[in-house]
Amino acid sequence: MRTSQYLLSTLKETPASAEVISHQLMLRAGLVRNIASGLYTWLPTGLKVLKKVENIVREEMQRAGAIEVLMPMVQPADLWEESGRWQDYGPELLRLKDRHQRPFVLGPTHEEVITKLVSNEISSYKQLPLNLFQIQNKFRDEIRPRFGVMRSREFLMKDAYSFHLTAECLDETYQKMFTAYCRIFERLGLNYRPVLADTGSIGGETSHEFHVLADSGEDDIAFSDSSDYAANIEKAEALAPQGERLSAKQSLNKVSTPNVKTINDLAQFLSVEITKTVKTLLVVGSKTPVVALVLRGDHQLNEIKAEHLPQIATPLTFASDEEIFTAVNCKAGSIGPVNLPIEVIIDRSAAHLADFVCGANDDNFHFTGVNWDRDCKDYSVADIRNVVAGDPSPCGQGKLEIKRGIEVGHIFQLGEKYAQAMNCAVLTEQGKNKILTMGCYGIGVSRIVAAAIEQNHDKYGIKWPAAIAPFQAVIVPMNMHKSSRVKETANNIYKQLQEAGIDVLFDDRKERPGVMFADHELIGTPILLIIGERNLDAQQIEIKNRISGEKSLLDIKNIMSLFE
RNA sequence: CGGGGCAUAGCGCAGCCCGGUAGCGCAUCUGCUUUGGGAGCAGAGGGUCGGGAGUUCGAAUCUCUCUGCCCCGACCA
Repeated sequence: MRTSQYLLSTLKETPASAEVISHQLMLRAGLVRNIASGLYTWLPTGLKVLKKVENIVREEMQRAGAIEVLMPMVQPADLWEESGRWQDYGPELLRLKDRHQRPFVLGPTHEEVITKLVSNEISSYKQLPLNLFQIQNKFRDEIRPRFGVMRSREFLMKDAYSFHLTAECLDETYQKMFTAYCRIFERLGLNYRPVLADTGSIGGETSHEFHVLADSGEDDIAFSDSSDYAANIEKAEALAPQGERLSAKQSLNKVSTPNVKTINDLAQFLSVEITKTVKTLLVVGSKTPVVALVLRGDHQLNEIKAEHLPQIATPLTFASDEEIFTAVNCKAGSIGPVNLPIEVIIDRSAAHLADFVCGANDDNFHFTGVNWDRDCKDYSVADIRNVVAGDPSPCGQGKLEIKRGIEVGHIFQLGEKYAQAMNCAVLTEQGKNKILTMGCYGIGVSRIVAAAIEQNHDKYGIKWPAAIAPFQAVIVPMNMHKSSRVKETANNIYKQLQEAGIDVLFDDRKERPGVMFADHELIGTPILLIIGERNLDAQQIEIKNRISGEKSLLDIKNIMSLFE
């Protein structure tokens, strides 16, 4: 490709709307352009990268035995009513009507369509197992699209769905997909981790997420420092503290705490460690108006864990000021578990405290010297907090560390949820009807492009892993319009590389060297072939490696050695 | 959805408070010079100041309204 016949579209200045580095570089390098909130056009260079990612994903899915299909993006609403998600999915599901006023949705995922398809096409156990995938645009009407294509509303996703007679068979395919995903991210050249995950709105049991590690990631991942254990913080279990709870030494004492609003204020005002305080949060209950959740002062509520408790309404909703006042007759900052007239659930770590401090259910008062069972008897204990760095790993080995990750893949064992709802069944060997069990496996193809940049860049621009670089190499001639030797050499090398099937860009613009270098380092092509009068007497060109920054001279006749 | 911010040339911004001929840098185009790391000089093109309504002799500027974009949102219990 010659730049004179191409659309480079690089920008010198960073558009003000871009916050994270990958978004800034994708705009500056001319990979994408924003068209509306969460909607992007892929420019030629960006599309080349996207296609390379897509092809690696496709090859590995096929290698693992999955078969490609393509389903429509627009789906009839009745399929979603059949699965129950017309009610459950919420405003992320974009609903629309056609000219006959028939309701449709813009597909955020395809469980319904694929289950319907398989239920129509498959009727015998002999046709199983089956693993179908597609690579297709999805639409999710995100509350807050951000970070460019990292969290956009329309995005490219690979989604696969497998169908099985037995849980064992599902498990086998799940393991194959796990392995295929590892191969994909290794081929992409990314620093990634598979982590245990919550199954979220899709439902089901076993689940792993694949995360690319990057500080700008939106998820917290907990790792053991001495085993393979890794889990999304939503899922990572906080173990109960070791040993017996200390016995009560202090007596219950109500103290005045005027203008103390926060836990930090409280700890400071009473000169106690924040770890000797508890905070009490009121959330909407499933059977009662409100339920109290009690956490140690320095801990944070894990909303996912809390939402899974049967006493708590889904989705988790914090009680309003009015609901709080109705239930406990005080303001939010003064609630505590002592004599609380509602159901109390305490976190394992809070349950281990003795002689602690809490709100007195009376504005501007707190209790000190509080002890479970003596001062507060009616409660249950659960794991409802986020783990923190230094907690013991739930696997039993080592301590947890926490890092940020970008979720780029997610695999689930769905079970029978959709097959049941849509009556997807086959006849068994015994001639009996059996509902199928399903797995589903997603990869965010467009998000991978952004994640790769987050992990591979420097102050000059993108440093693409070789497997997904838009070009394998770029020819950068110095003052080609002045030197017929440079021009001839550049053209010859371009022709030779093209004929050898190398994806090479030839910068034939009449630009100054500095402009060319800056553009190509921004775009991040791995190898720069710099052709100038300087080295031509010796029949050499200069090679610059974008990743390492190393420069070297190479005899022109050996040029193919670069691509072996 | 709630809170905050922004909207002026392709991009980045000033002008607005205090109403009076729409500006700067970069980019673009032309010419000359320059040529191994985002050049210099001279000139040129490019704007319904996000839309609508109002106040006024006069609105980018003041008022109202709509739209779009960006940021933040248990941490207080």
